Amino acid sequence: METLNAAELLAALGHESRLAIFRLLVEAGPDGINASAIGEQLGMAPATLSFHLAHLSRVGLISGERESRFIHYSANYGTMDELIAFLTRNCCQGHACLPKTAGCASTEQRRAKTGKPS
Amino acid sequence: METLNAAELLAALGHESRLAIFRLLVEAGPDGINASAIGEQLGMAPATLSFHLAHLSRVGLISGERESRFIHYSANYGTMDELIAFLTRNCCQGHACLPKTAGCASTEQRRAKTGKPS
DNA sequence: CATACATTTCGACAATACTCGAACTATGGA
DNA sequence: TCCATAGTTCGAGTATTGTCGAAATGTATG
Repeated sequence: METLNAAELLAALGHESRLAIFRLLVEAGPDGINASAIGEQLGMAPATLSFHLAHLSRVGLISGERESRFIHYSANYGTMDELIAFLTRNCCQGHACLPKTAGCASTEQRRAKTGKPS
Repeated sequence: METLNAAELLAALGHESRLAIFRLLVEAGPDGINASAIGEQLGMAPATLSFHLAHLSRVGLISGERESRFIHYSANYGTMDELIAFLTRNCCQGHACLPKTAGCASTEQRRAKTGKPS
C-alpha cells in the first residue's frame, strides 16, 4: 500500500459518522447489516448516510450487496488489515511497540499460546 | 478510546502530507528528526510543514522537543497503538482477521515463538 | 548588540467536504 | 398496475481545511 492510498482510507475513517458506521459493521461481522438499520442506530438522515456509505465503499473499506429490497453492507477486513500493516511497517526498530493491540482473536490466540498476558 | 477521539487521530493521518510526516517519524525511531529535515525530505514550505506538525502534535500522534535551535519531532507509538487497538476491537468474531499485520517486531516475536508463519 | 538560522503565527484566499430536502430508481406485494 | 418501502442522486448552502507569503519569535554565535 502506498501513502496516497493509505491516506484515503484514513481520511475516510477520519470522520465521526463514517468511523461509527465502520465500527458498527466491523462488530456486526461478515454478514453485515442493511443501510436503514445503520441509519436508525446512528440517527442519520438517509441522504447523509448514503453519502458516507458511498465514500467508505469507494475506498474499499466496506462493500454492499443487494438482498431483495435491502442492501447489506459489511466491513472489508482485508483492507483494514493492509492499512494497519502499512501503519506499523518498520514501526518499532526492534522494540515492542504495540502492546495493546489485543482486539483481534488471532492476536489473542497467539498470546494465549505463548502464555503472555495482555 | 472513544469514537470521537479516534476519528480525530484518523483525520490527522488522513492527509497525504501528514501521513508522510508521521511515517517518516515512525521509521526514524524514538530519537526523531528535526523539522527542517522533514521539510527537506518532503519538499514542504516551512509554514505548511509547521501547520501539519502542529496538527499531529495537537492530537497526540507526535511530540516535539526543542534542542538548541532545532526542534526534534518523534512519533508517539503509544497513541498509534491505542488507535489500532480501537480499530481492531471485536473485529473478527473469532476468526483471524489480521494476517498481514506483521510489521511489528513484537508480533513477529510472538509468531516466531508459536512457530506460526506469517 | 547585530546577524543568521530554525520554526511558528498571522492573514487571506482557494478548494474541498458535510448536510439534507426533494426528486428519483429499484424491488416486492396487493 | 398501483402503492409502499429501501436506498441513491442531485443541488445548494454552509463550514472546514490546506496553502503559503510575510512577519514575528526563539536561539546561538561573532
